[in-house]
Amino acid sequence: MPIDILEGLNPRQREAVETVDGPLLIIAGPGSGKTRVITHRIANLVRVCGVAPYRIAAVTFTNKAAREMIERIDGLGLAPGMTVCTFHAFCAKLLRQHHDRAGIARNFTIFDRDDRRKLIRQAVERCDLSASNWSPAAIDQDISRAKNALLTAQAYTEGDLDWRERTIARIYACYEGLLAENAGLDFDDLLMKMASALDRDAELRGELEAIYRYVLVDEYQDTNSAQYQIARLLTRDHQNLCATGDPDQSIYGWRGADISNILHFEEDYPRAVVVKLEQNYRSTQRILAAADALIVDNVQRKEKTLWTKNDAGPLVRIVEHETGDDEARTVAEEIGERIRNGADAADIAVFYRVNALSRVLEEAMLRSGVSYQIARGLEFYNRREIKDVLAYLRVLVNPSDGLALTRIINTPPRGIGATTIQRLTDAAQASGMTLRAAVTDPDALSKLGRGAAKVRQFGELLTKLAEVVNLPAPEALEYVISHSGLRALYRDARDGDDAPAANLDELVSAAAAFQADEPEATLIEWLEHAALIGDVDAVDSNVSKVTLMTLHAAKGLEFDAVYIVGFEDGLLPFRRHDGSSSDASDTEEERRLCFVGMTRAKTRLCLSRARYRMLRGVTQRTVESPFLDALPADAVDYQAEVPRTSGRPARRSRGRLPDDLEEWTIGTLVRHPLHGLGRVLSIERGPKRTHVAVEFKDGLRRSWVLEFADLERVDFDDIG
DNA sequence: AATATTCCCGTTTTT
DNA sequence: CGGGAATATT
Repeated sequence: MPIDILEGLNPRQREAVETVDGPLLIIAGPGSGKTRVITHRIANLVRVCGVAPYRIAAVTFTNKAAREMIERIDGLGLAPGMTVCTFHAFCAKLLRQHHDRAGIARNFTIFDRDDRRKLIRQAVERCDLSASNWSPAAIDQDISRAKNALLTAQAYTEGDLDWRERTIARIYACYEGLLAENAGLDFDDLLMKMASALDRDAELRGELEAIYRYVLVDEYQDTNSAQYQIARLLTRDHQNLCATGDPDQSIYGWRGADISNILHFEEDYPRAVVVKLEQNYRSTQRILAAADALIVDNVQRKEKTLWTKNDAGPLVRIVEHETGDDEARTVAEEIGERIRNGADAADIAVFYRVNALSRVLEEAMLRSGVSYQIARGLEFYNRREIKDVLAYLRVLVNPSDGLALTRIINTPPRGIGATTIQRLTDAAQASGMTLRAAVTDPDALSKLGRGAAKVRQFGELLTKLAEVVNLPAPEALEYVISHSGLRALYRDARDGDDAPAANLDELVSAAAAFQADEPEATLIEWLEHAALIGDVDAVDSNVSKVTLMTLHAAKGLEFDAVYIVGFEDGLLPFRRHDGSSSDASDTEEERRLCFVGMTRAKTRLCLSRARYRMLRGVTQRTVESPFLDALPADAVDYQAEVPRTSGRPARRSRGRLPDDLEEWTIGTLVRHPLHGLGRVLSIERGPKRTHVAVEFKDGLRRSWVLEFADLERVDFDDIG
């Protein structure tokens, strides 16, 4: 039973496992056995060094990562009692525990993105602005960015602001007020409030540091300022911070992650031991070569040389399709074929940059009879019926949660309309009480006119339901679902859709599973859990289905065969094509994202693109992703699919130098299907690729990698 | 007040 | 194309 902790580890890995005290940075390339190192290191702490499990906190970035780590630790037979969870869950737990010192309500509820946007909309209105000019979604981004950078509304206001930002500052302040009124915390608050509590309250900081003697932060390259501060403050005296990550896999810059946190680790922690894990146990040489060729173009990175003892493996395929439908169909059919030939569907995955691409793929999978699972979690917790139930519970647990209350006051319909709600809101505001209080307040009710009776009834319902707050989650849920009228509402199927009713049952089962895991958990803890659970949690690696997911969701996973679709300029290096310019570091992040996707593959990797892509309703001509140009010609196999949708002529196959290369010199006349006739300005043979620059007759200058360019040499007598 | 309809928005990635 | 909000209808 006791494992040999160092068995089967390479020297680097051993060093990481055996470095116990002091700051440690593990730079772990893809497939380098990071999880193994982490779990063995924990085993070493517990088994050899005798550290009590509850003194260890391992913080991850996603639920999926946390769950996997728990599984692996369990697999080593390590005692429970360790804290292994996401940053957000960790903070939520601590904030709940120390709510008084963090200056927040004990029974706060967590506001998701929709709640947040609704509240921002309210804030915009309170500032006498129009929501059409100040889109809640855009402001959401700004506020989120501010919070991730630990800028309070106050601090934000004091910055050097332009006109737009000054308005945002007002909205931000107002939004904060609304959150406080609702006793709600948004996702960013969980981190920000924790960071500031640690910063402000030395005693609290000391207590927590004394408990968590060994702190491990996974995916350190994805930490934002708040997370960085939390990690730093928690380990200030003992310095036992083990950070693991890979700068080349930093893909969350858009949400405040700061890659320099990992790049500057050694400056922040001068005593730090740095271990680089560079041997890859996952992928073939060719896959690694291709991924590496892509990532070396980045400037912001820590030099790292991936290598493997694995076979060369098959060439990385690059396939060009006519349309997105063709692409999806071909991928689905090919996967179907593979499965019929004995492959396990669980070993195959398809990645895409944006969720919008999942639909075509799903349809194609369905048509080809390939069973698949899709990591798109909000699915469940975003459903109306689920949100309705959760809103009831939120109101019961946190009577200040006015947002949840307005959601359910007339769900199911009980004759309370907009005017009544308006009057109720006014009455509540006038006497400074919460909506929940107003609903059962005689004075407030008296101001409601005909609606009063209905509201009173609703108030009585809430009072009755309130009994459940001390019950375990499954019972509380069951009671609320049946007595609120929600079950009846969703059972009496409108247009024969019985999914909502089934989902309600499933929610109860989910709660029961949670309760079984944590028998002591309270209702409020389950609510918290439900609020913090997301996407990827829906994927089950034990099930024999093809996995469809975004590139972001793919991090940390591995598959035998990987398909990445949509290698199109603007889509794979994603660029919002509405004005705002993309800077070099945006492109670097896109490159890392692509790197992450490619390095998920063990043996087979297929990258594809469609020449015509339909997105948000319109079909557009695409341009090949520049990322494809970066791939080494000797690891790659280019194929152009014959068009299947329309009679568009097939193009000559790509990825080959022209046969008459020696005829290509400066001044050579060429023809391009889009730009017409042009003249070669320069031509350069590189070690891997040949670059050619061309000036066209309208003065346009462009350059290509010759192998992949749609250029054709023209003789003088062809011109006619 | 409830339901039906149109319109208009945005539109990356996730806790 | 699809969801949510504003608007029209019963």
